Amino acid sequence: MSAATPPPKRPAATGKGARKRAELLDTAEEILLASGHAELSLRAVATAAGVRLGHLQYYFPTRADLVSAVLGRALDRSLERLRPLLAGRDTAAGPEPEPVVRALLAEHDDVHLVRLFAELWALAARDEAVAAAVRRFYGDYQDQVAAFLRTRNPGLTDAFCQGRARVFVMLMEGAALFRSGIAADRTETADTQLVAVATALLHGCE
Amino acid sequence: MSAATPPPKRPAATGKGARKRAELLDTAEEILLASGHAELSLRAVATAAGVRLGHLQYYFPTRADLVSAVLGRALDRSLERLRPLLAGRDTAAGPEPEPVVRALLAEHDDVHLVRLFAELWALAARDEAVAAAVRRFYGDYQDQVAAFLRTRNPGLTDAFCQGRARVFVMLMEGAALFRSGIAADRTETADTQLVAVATALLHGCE
DNA sequence: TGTACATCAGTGAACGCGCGTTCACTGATGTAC
DNA sequence: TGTACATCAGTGAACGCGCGTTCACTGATGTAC
Repeated sequence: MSAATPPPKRPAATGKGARKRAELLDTAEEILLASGHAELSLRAVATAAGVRLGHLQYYFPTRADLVSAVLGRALDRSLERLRPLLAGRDTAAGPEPEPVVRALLAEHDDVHLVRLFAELWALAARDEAVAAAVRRFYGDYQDQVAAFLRTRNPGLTDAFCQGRARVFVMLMEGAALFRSGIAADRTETADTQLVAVATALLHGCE
Repeated sequence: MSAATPPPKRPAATGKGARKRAELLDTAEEILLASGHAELSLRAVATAAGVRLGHLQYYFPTRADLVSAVLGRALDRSLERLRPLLAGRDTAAGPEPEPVVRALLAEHDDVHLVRLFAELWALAARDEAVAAAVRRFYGDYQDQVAAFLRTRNPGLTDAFCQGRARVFVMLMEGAALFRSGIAADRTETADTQLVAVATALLHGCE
């Protein structure tokens, strides 16, 4: 950590290097989703990406660098997808709760994404850096839901909106497990009730 | 798979062998909880349990045998703990919903147990045997909640009770993530609303 | 326009290590006669 | 009660393999003058 031995520069953030980096992350993400964290080896990623081991390590010097880059990018991307759904551009009072619920559930129709989150939860349970990123993600998600609630019900207190938003997010993340085949497969009857309950939560009436 | 080469007998189900087996499972479970599936090595378990590698393999010939035994036992044990909570022995109409909700949430106060479930979800996403065990567990859990609902509201249809029970279980499992520090830490305001929402679900009124 | 030099992009070989698995072995415990 | 034998419980050494990491190297690309 002395000034005499600065860490090596990361590859440039734009141009060819950035494209290759993103390409390698895509490959790593595929392998992580298909086989899990334990099977994600640098050699497997390099082979699948068609580069040599040494070259992969030019972009990601250690395995930890690669894994955290994959997870960080996935969380950022998820948040970017959630944001417009909850931002409220349909009407003056924001979009109707039920379409929002359906849109958020539709995000979880991608089984790969749910698997990645299951992987994230397991990792967060024992890696503080991953846990911090996960908590930041859900904190942001919850804030957006709380803002949605307050837009529709200006009379509600901040504390109420935050609490209600958290219960809503709990339900949506639990639903991911029970609609993706991990803990159960989707069923019509459960989905009907799920949408009803989640929509009621999003209406914000006490 | 020919009759001429039968698989070796499993160690006896009772007596000294069974006790040692349970002891080894305890050790393996501890390591799984503390370090995750990827770090669970036969050598680590043997060392922690104070036996030699070869002896651990006398009870669990392969790593897969050990892992599935640990997970299976944990699921069975959880189910045994849930059963009496929902069985309804307080009053003629069964226990009150709110104490049941609080008791079920209290099960999740054991961070280790939640970590084990996070591990289970991640494994289930890519191991069919684990997935089958997990789905069986949640199917049973859901059936018990549905039976609780029907006991209190004999007029409800089976389909409604199953759907409502599933939404309830979704919420409880989501809550596990958001009360254990994995996705978020418990907060007073969220807990208050969580209990209210879960209790309402358990009352079963449409 | 040419040249010298630094940085970027990518290669290839080697390292030591921990892993799951295999297997031949030994002593203790039960069981049949 | 004694003895022979099968099974149970536990040891110890070795195997081949894939892993993350290190490092010296090469050719391509940019940049300063």
